[in-house]
Amino acid sequence: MADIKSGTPTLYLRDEELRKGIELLYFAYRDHNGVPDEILAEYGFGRAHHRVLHFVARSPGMAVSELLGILRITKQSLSRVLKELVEKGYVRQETGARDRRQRPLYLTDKGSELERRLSAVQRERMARAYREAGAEAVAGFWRVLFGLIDADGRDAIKTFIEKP
Amino acid sequence: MADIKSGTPTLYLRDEELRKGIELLYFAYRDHNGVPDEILAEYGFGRAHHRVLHFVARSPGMAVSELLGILRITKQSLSRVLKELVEKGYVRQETGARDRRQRPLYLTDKGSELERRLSAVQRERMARAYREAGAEAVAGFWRVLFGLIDADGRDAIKTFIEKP
DNA sequence: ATTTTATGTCAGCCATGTTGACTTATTTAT
DNA sequence: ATAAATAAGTCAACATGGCTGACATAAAAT
Repeated sequence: MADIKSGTPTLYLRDEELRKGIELLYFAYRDHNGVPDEILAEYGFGRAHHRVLHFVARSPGMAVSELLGILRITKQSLSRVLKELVEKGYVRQETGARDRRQRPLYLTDKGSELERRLSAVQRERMARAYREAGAEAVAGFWRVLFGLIDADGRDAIKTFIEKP
Repeated sequence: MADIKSGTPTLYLRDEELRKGIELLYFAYRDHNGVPDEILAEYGFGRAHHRVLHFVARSPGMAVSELLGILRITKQSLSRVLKELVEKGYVRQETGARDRRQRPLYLTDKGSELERRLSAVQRERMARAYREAGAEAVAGFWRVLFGLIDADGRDAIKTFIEKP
């Protein structure tokens, strides 16, 4: 490698560092979702159901259109999982107070219970990772993740995630 | 919230911090793969093809079983995408020198070109995030991601990612 | 000579994304 | 008051990429 002679191995190191981030992100994301996926399967649900449970738990009463905006999927995709969650009694839809076209979403008790169960395993894993890495590392973790998000994605989430 | 009076808002803060990590991970992972997904679609490929291209580029000559071990999918799932990549001339399979049952995998020139195109957009995004966050943040990013990986997953990847 | 291993293949199922077309109820604008 | 825009839902069809189960072939290991 030319770096050995040039004495400026910046490019090589840089590429290694970038590759490392890319691969760690892949493996971490996969394992982060592994146990939840197994739990969801018990209920006949998938990751898409988990996302709905998560964001509805987080912002009770959110409109369907808001959820669509956050998840960035089509309403047909959302409709399928939302329908299942409502029919099976995990999510409840009301009629909007101000705007009666809207259908504010809420978790039922059953929904809250499942959401907590799912989020518990993810929070435990995240907590373990935080603990092992230390507070300073956690701040860096947030900063880099934030930097990976699209500019318009940052806008969309800034209502509930302040810039790290 | 009891925290206001107790003066030890650790639990509340902790939950917020965990949630923040979980959500940032979701958004970052999604956007990290957004542009590559569009490029792959031009070729009639998907994310699974990208993963194969990535790891074969990274470890040329790897056996199919090694790839299966890294990706943790079934051979039937891998077979489908691998077959397409071979048929369309992006991946080449040889016969193992020591063990002739093995089919060492290599990218063709065409495969390398596509892999570079895909990895370029991810590296650029990652580089931007690194730059915005700073070197210290990057180290923390790695440490937390590593901590999110399963114990046996850490074993499996330690051949090519040293513990951050 | 038998068993194990590496790889490949067929067939079918499931989850979850997509596009396109269309309906209904309600609100907003003219 | 009427027309247009918006929020939500629905039907149909298609693609990707996981999965299981069963089976085949060639080569290596015992």
